[in-house]
Amino acid sequence: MDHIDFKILKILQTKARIPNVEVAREIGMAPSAVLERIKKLEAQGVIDGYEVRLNPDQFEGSLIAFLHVTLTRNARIKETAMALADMASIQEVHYIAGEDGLMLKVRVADTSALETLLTTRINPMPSVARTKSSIVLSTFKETAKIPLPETYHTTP
Amino acid sequence: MDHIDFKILKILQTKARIPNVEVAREIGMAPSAVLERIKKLEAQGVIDGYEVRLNPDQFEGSLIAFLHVTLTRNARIKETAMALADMASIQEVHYIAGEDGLMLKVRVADTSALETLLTTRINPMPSVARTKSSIVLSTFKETAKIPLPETYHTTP
DNA sequence: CTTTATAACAGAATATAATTCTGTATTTTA
DNA sequence: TAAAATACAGAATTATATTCTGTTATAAAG
Repeated sequence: MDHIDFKILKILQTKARIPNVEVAREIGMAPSAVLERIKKLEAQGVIDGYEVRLNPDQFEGSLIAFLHVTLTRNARIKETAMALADMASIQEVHYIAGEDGLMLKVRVADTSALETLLTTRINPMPSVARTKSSIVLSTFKETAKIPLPETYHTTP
Repeated sequence: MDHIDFKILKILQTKARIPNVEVAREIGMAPSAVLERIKKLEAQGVIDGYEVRLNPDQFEGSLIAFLHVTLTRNARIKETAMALADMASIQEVHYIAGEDGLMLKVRVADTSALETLLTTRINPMPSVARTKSSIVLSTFKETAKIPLPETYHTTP
């Protein structure tokens, strides 16, 4: 990773589907060289993949909720987290410091679907003590973009 | 949106950079026809865009935290939310039901960076009464994929 | 310091894919 | 039922991705 890779990543983060040739033009290098670098970044795992961003409004999945899951004292954290991660409507599963709890981000059709998810799948889990739901009324920003600094500098 | 579009979206959601020709092969249609549909989905806003997924571990942004921001009684919600949305390290801004509060997802280098963000930028905002931070220790799942049903059926 | 190995790059050649275009069939609308 | 709009295939064209080769720069070894 040097400052050229960094430039490439910044460009890709803006418009992921831009052709290589175009990236090459933007940074003033040959397409073959840029390709080599991108392949390398993929191989190194710096680039994890590419995603389509779909518009949630167009699908039955417009209700977002954050669930704070309190675990029982003897909970099997990892197993529980992985079981939750398997559920399609759960987009994120994080283990939170200081509260023996998990934070979930879920995306479902409506409150009724949320109820079903909670009562039939989450609450019955043995490691789950209780859940607290925060339902999202409106979303002002939602991106997965990793905030990249202006310029590149190595991290020792 | 019909069941063919739906198939296309499902394919793209798995591997966003798959060539059109390949999508066409998978669903047994001519590349030109598939392209036509994809362009239409983009124009309709069903497809919002494409993103690179970078590996957070490789950057200074590996600390995730969820911040619950309680707003003052006379808070200017929209303005505050938009001001927060402008900050690069804040990835998500949601307005939450029932608590006069915002839920933020932030991604910063470390706890010190989080402290700076809180004390210099968020807490000083006039509409912010207080914040409660949940620091993420480990992440088991993190995707922006919208959960699509197995098969397509119109939503009346 | 010099030699040797390694990595990065450009530029051409080739393979593959995107895009455009045209004609036809099918569906919608009036 | 006629007219218009849409969806599609298949060919033609344009553009891009990928591979290959030779060169230069960079790093490692002696």
